[in-house]
Amino acid sequence: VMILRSRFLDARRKRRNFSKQATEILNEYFYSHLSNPYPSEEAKEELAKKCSITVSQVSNWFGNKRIRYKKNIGKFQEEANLYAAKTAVTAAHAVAAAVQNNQTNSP
Amino acid sequence: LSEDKESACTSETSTPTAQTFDWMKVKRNPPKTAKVSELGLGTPGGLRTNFTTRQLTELEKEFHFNKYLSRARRVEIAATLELNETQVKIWFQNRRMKQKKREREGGRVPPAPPGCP
DNA sequence: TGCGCCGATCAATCATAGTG
DNA sequence: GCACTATGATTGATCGGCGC
Repeated sequence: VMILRSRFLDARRKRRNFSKQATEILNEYFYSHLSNPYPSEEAKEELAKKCSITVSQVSNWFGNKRIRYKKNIGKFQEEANLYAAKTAVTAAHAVAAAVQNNQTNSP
Repeated sequence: LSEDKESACTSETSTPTAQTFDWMKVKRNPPKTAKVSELGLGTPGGLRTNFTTRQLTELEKEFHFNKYLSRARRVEIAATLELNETQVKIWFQNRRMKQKKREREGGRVPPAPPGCP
């Protein structure tokens, strides 16, 4: 019975955590699409390229992230706010730029 | 041009982020794994069955012989390994997907890394 | 109307990496 | 060094869609 475990002492072994920036990119996508964190195949490929990981790893990451997030939303609240603020800044820049552009183009 | 219209529980009073979308509520029905003897015997429904080494070995062996199973073969294997026909069917489906996945993006990256402990 | 398959996902678990 | 947590991968099984 216990021997059954040793059966699969295969791949799961040598596991490497993704780079800090890769995780940053994945989290940014996740929290900026929190209403529907299901990247399309194309989006996954793009994320995979940016993170230097495989598409499967991107899928695994989102799968684990979604399950663990909903399992304990509270535990991720801090992280959620962090990335929400980050994307908010980006949005703010866009708005600011729009305003600037609007002011210079208003008769 | 597709937009997601997920429902959100806007109970926000001070926190902008704290919505509960539909995907967070998704719940899967528990496995209905009965067993060879449809009467309450063997696998207690609602549990993820753990295949034994013998079962996996036989399934793997059969897979290398045939990627797809005929109804007759499925019945034989299920009986031999004491599994449901459904479990055997699902195992083959998952196995095919696993195979595809390996062929797809598992085609390289086996070089010997320079770093050596 | 039902069945098998595909593709994606879920959910529980394993084994390891990271943190204190 | 070791207990505990964070995290990537694996996998039996489910869900929705498609074709026959």
